[in-house]
Amino acid sequence: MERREQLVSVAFGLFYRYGVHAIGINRVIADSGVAKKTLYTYFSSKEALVAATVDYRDSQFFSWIEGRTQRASDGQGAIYALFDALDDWFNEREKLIHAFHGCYFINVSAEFSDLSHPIHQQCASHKRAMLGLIRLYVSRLFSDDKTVTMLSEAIAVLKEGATIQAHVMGDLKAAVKAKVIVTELLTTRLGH
Amino acid sequence: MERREQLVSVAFGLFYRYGVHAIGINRVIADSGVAKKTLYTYFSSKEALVAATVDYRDSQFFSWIEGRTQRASDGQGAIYALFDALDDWFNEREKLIHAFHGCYFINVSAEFSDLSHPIHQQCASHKRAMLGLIRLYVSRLFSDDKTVTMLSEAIAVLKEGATIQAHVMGDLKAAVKAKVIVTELLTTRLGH
DNA sequence: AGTAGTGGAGACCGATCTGTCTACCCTGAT
DNA sequence: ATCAGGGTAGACAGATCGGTCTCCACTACT
Repeated sequence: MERREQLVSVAFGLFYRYGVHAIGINRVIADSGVAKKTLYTYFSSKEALVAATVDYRDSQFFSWIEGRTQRASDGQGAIYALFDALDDWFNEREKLIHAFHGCYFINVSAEFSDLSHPIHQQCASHKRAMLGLIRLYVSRLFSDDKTVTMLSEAIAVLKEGATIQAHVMGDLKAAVKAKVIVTELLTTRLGH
Repeated sequence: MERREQLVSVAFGLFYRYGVHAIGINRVIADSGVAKKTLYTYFSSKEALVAATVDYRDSQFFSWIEGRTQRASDGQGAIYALFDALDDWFNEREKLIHAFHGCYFINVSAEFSDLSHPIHQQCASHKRAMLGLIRLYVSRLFSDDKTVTMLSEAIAVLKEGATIQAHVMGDLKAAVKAKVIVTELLTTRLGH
């Protein structure tokens, strides 16, 4: 594997599991079998490495969700597929994604709390991208723009809430419960 | 002020804003004007201090929410008051509670990711207590046990999701949006 | 007035932090 | 065979970490 990719992958695994500030650069290089000098040729600082792990997780997570949802035949199926994917993630039935330790972007945002911080902004961007994907599917079901916006945001909120419940309380059924609410929101509008 | 209380209050403020692992014990004592030895007479370790800040925030936050909700005349009003309180919190219109940097229990859970860790368990307990409070209000509206459980969990998920959206994306209207969904969930069942 | 106890200031310990730099090794091209 | 480039190992620097300990000033009680 490329050394840079190796570093980012290992660093992500450690930061995700233990937190960014709890993991030192020495641990990252020890676990990835790379010299410290090599790390600093690829990344100018630890923060640059953190930024790379956020990018890494962003594309990894987004393409995983995209893959799980886009084979659905219609918008409704795609939304349901999203929560099925979450359910597999929480219950660790998915090999394509790391073992569940909450949402990396939420975790990182907690450690870089200031919204204006570049790394926090990266996390916000990921969430905006996810909201965009959700909106794409919802717009296949409804034409009214306000309805699409409202439902997309509702689904996004339920996704975040379910992830938190799964992580903080260990509620492994959080995705299923959220899906029930989503179903209700969609069907009351589809059946009018 | 009591020295112990002073330490916990200052430590909470720092941990909440910057993260637990990003703040050293030296910063805590410098900001609270207390000698290091004094800190270690009250707390056996940094982790014990962290545990105390979680307890501190737990009672502070819970009693704040309780105060904001229990003056409502009925269960529905109490649920709405909850989201009004969240809205004030996100938009920093509430002096009783610290400036908004996300949910402390979510943030701390991210840094102590292992569910079995005592500090993570404290956070889970807080969330269970909040769920219990919500359930109390919902049970005043509905008698069917399954309905009460389902709605309580739905409201809790929406509360967590809104908090995340407010913190990660900076969506200051997250509480209002969540309240709209809660209203829909309640009224469709009340009006049948 | 003398004494006991509390807490502040901060030295100190060993470990670890981010980041730099030297010294060596190995490989591939000339 | 020689040399250059890129990588490794790891020493090193200066700061900070969590935690212990000493010294001293102040207060309160007898």
